[in-house]
Amino acid sequence: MKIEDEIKQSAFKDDYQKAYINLVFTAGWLQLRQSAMFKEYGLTLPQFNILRILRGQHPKPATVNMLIERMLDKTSNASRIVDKLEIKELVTRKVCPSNRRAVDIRITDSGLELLQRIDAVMAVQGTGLQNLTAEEAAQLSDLLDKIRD
Amino acid sequence: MKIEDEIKQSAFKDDYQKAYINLVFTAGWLQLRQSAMFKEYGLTLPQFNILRILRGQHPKPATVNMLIERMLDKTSNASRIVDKLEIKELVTRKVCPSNRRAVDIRITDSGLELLQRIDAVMAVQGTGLQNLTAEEAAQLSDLLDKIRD
DNA sequence: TGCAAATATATGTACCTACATTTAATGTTG
DNA sequence: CAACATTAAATGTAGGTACATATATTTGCA
Repeated sequence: MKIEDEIKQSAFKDDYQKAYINLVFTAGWLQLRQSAMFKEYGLTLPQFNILRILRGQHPKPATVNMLIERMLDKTSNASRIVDKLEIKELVTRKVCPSNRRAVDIRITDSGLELLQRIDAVMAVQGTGLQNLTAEEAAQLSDLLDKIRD
Repeated sequence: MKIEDEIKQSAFKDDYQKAYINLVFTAGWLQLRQSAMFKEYGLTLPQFNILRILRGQHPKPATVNMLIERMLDKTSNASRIVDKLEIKELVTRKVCPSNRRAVDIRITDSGLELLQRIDAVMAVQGTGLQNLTAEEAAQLSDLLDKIRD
């Protein structure tokens, strides 16, 4: 569906405004579809993303700082998202022995199992960009990089 | 800055994953820049967007339903965002005479003035897509439409 | 060594999203 | 026309974002 119809607006000022609105709208659209996938496993999107970073480190620990660095949303509150994961026993938190200001965060076996189950669904559904060819995806990525130059 | 460096991740599985992450990241990046513009005027991004829809209708009223239809984020809570705008006296809310379930929402003179002041800043800063040519913006929009087909 | 600056995380607050539920008014239909 | 369904908005709740501030630890250096 064209973006004009999605937001019931017939005309845009120019191609820039149209692209901007389309970009924000499509990102939200993709994230909502992703979220729906995790919901049945009791995870939110940021929780899932943090779990994946932790799996990437496993069995080494991560710190809150490292999570923030790698998150898409730098200003989000990693500390409180880790809280939720800890309550669900998907991660552990322990004061770092070599630097008692920092906290070692590790994914638990239960967390690894959960990710594995979600992987299966992800493999089927993909990122949501299946309608593009690989070349188009690369082209899209280049355009986005250029925006932020 | 390339997306790899932005999130300190050196490799992506494929172009699809890279484009997905880039898309979500760039949309967030743009929205953060936009938000910074409104903040000094005491508005959030959703508040600003609703004000603009109301200006488009002015002097006719809008209803909550109409706002939701036109918002980028359909599941957001227009009713409570209007609350905030009403407190700041940027909009008025009045039971619709012809359908007492609905509410007529109108932008006030004060709201129109505020938007006008922000327009000036917007005109200078643009949408944040200035690094693209008009052709690239159009091309971006087409790729995004294709994702959601 | 002692004390200020820097660092790592946690917490407080305002606002937001997502989604379920409630309340009130209006339509519909037997 | 009375009961029930539908519609429009508001409200409740859990979780997130953005940003300021607090607390504890470590570092640097006079």
